[in-house]
Amino acid sequence: METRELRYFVAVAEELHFGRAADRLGIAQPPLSRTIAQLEHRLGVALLTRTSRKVSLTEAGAVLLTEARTILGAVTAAERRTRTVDRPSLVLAAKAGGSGELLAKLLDAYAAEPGAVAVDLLLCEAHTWQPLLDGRADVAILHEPFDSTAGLDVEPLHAESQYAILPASHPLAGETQVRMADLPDLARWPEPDGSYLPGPGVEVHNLTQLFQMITLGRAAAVMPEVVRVGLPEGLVAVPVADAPKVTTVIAWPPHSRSRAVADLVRVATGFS
Amino acid sequence: METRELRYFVAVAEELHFGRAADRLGIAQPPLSRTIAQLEHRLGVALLTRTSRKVSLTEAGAVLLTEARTILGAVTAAERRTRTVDRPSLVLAAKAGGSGELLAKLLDAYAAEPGAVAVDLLLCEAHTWQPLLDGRADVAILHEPFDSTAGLDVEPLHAESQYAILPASHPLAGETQVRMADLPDLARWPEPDGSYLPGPGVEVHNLTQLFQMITLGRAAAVMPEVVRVGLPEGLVAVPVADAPKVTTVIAWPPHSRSRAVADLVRVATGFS
DNA sequence: CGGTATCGATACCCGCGAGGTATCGCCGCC
DNA sequence: GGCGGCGATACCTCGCGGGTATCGATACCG
Repeated sequence: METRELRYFVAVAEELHFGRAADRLGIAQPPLSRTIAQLEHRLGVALLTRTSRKVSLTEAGAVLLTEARTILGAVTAAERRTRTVDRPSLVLAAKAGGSGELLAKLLDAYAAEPGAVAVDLLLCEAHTWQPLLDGRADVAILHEPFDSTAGLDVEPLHAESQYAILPASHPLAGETQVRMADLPDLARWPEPDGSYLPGPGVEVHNLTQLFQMITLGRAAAVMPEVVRVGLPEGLVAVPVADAPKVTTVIAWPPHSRSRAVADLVRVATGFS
Repeated sequence: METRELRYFVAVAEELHFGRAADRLGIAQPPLSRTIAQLEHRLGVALLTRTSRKVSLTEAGAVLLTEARTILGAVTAAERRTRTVDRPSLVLAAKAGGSGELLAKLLDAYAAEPGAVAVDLLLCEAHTWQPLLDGRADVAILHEPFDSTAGLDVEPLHAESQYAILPASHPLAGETQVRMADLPDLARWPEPDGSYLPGPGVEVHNLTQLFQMITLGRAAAVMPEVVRVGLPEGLVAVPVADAPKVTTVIAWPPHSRSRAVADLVRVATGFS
């Protein structure tokens, strides 16, 4: 199996559409069809069931999809690590705007370590765990249960309660605490592929948008304590009694054997 | 990076000789030289330093070598798992002739589990951890400190003392215990590449050979308790006071997310 | 029920690049 | 200084990856 074949397969498996996948890969559709067919032939199993109207994954296809994603992630990570061996550095992924203080403390403390390497920050709008899987980052600061930590090694750093973000004019804004069931429809965030799951609640894709929607009374949100500091005028945060606690964790790929990652994790867990 | 390039690079990095590597890959030497040069050019770093008399790894090359090995292992594992998704099975690597009883108990106990899958045994003469790295096996029974468990997830199962294997006629054969320093030169086993580290002591490559050498008074060995049961006539086992304990462990690749592996590990640790 | 649009498969062609052979240039060695 | 071993270079060939055109199947529509 060549990585080219895996890239092609992942594209088709994610798009479930040969035309769009070919488009995304920047090639024409026929060679893509042929490559997938060859791959299936060599593996001796069907990866996709196609009618002329619908493409779907077989069980084998689902297995190969997850395997292929980790392989391709390992490949890009290997390229980066090989390229930057002279000037070793660490890429840390974190949510833009979140946990600023924790991050500053962590970076300072790590920089003071003997043998510390340069830390590059990769700030993500969302889905902070993805760079870990596709090899663009070595470590990430994630927030359970929002971020998926499947297949990652994790150390908890900090746990905090969640708050409902409401317009100051909202009937519940004066309460000392509220329950999930009392809240209006929560805003929805995009999935990794950019689409939105169906459901009630407005669709937003960043904090500014979200706050505006809440101010306008069009949405509500439940978020960890940290966002309170940056809350714009006219919004209030009310503790939510029955929301799960949010745990800030430091996560890294399980096969990571880098000294720098180990140091950073040690420092992070040290002052939590 | 294509897996073909990685396979080629690993071959050269292991042989440190373009001719032999090309031979091993079943291609001619010039295309191999060219492919490596292209790879270096695309990565923007030198992977190998070559004089016309000697090839050696650069630092970047050493990094890529370990990365490439895990990637190629993941690829073969992915192929196997995809191919066998209909008839899920687990490949367990173990040392041939070692821990027979433990193995039998483990397999029986696991087979009784609900949702147990077929377990294929991969019996190795030595270097039982290699199939884990190259994707041929999902789990392995290893023996620390003999087997390398770097980069693997591990659960200890059982610890046992070591015994010196001596001919019955040896002066120390009657002692109740001996020390390492008292023993004659120990036999040497081959490295993964088939070569032998330099040093005193005869070279052997299996148990039969070893026992014969000991019987002939040409070698001694220090081995865990289990081998006592299969000891041929004329050899005795004497406890060694200062030999490190041997720990039998169950090991698996850290990125393994298979239900079957988790079940087997749980069963194994359960009755240890 | 025919017309049409959509989408994957097939047929066929082209050009690049992987792989082969021959040879060169360099270097350690007798 | 001649020789042998080894990686690099030059050059050719052919297979395969990628392109265009088209087919065949199917859902949708009037």
